[in-house]
Amino acid sequence: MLACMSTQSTGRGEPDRTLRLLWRDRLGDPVGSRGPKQRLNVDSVVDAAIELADDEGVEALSMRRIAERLGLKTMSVYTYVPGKAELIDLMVDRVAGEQALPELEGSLRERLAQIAHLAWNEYLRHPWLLSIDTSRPPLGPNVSDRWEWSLRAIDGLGLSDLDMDQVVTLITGYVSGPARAYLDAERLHRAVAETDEQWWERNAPILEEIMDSSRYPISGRVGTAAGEEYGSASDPERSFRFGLERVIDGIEVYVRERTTPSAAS
Amino acid sequence: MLACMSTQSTGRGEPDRTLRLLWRDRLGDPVGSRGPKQRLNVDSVVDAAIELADDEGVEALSMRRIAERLGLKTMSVYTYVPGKAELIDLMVDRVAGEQALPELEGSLRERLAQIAHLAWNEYLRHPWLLSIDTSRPPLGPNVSDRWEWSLRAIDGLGLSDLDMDQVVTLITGYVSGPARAYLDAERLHRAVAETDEQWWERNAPILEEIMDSSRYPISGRVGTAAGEEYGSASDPERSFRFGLERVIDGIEVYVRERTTPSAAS
DNA sequence: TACATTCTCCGTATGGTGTACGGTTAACGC
DNA sequence: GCGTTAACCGTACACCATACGGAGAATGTA
Repeated sequence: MLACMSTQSTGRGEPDRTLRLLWRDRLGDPVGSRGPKQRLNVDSVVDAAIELADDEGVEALSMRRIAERLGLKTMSVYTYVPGKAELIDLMVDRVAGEQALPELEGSLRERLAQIAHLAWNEYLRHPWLLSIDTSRPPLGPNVSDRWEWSLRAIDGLGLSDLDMDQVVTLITGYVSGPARAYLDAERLHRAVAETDEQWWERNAPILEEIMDSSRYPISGRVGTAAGEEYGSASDPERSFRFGLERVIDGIEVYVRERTTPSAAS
Repeated sequence: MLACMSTQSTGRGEPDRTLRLLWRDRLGDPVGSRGPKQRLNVDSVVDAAIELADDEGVEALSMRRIAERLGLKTMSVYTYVPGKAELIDLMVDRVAGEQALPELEGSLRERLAQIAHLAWNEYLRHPWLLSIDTSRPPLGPNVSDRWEWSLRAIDGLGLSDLDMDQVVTLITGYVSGPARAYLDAERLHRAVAETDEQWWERNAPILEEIMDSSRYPISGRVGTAAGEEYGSASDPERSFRFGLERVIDGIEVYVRERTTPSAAS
């Protein structure tokens, strides 16, 4: 039976192989040194997968293609990794460790901004992160380290444990929105050429019929502005920073409320 | 050649068939009444697909299974819809129209909360929305109506067009985070039974070795709190509301700064 | 009424996917 | 040297989206 496994729990035999793999540096591989040695190692497999996803997009990420890159045949990949879902977990944890976690210093605002910028950079480097199912992030060392580091940034402010969790989720979750926008704009820019012109030529009549400005007065106005801004190679990173300021403002308001119990709205 | 199309542009022949389909109610189908009538219609196909995704998850969503539900053979589905990517666009726009857009009234805070709650409800009803690639949302009537409605909620506040776009993106983007958390907790709850106990039994030794509280002091504390809160059937909707208040606070701060040009931090 | 046209439905086929299973062979422990 | 073990991989299976072309129904036209 070929079960349709969604993201987890492939490690049927041994107690969770995925966890063991994620923490393979800390826990040594329980390598029974009996048979022939592996030519490669888990890291090279993960690296190849990341490179492939970076180069050709997440839709090109297949076990066959990964094997190709490694000079292996498809099924050999499975001697390194239990399956594709687990491999993706490893990829996510791996890229989470690419950037060193800087010392947390400065104001709360600056520390929160550091958290956001780390995530921002990660999305720009590895756009496929936006296209994979990130429910249930893998509990690997890098993801865990970063979570701890993020929590440390807001520790000791008088927030409850649950609030702290919420705040970090909020700030990291925020980033994906503008990151998507940024990458979309970039992709658009690359794909433009004349294909774009043709697209508009074909669709202009339909769009005009549909988007009569009586139905969408504000969208029309805003869309035009956004199009000009993003289209003409402006700085979409500015948008990221804008939203970030809003989010941080909101958090600061909350922290202040908690700290100075004067006016409870 | 089987091109690997990502989400768009399948409408090769006619000027964008996807748009025509999305707006099929407004623009009448250009139905050449020559051959036999279609037994079904586009809406029933979209409905079947949504039901399937609701019932069995996004991984079960295949053209074959959809055809099955409709009493058709696989390839007949393609007479209604150009391909799977386009069908998903139609699904997204369809569920965007399920909830009537309420009158926008009350304070800015209340209006922003309305926007967020609309998205929140949608995610809870259709969890698969969190698992599909939502870069480039389809420009269908319901998505467009809702965008316009959202912009209207913050129009006339003195924000620039770009800022308005940002604010709506921010508030709707925020929701996906807690929605994911909510649905994860729910799924966990359902899958618990005794499988959970076994999972812990198997993994406890590994987890203990890894998660020694010296390395993750804060995560340990916070994780426990979150686990107790979510695990013991508390109200995760509260978390959603918490973050929402923060985001709205941040937006209010910004609006106030713009409106009363006194202290520019 | 007859014919040509057109469009639905679908059988078949192609090239992709993840991965189960079993075989071959290389490397080690005894 | 021999038995055990594990890496590598050939083959096969179930499933996927979808291109292509044929059968037959419904219509417009002659």
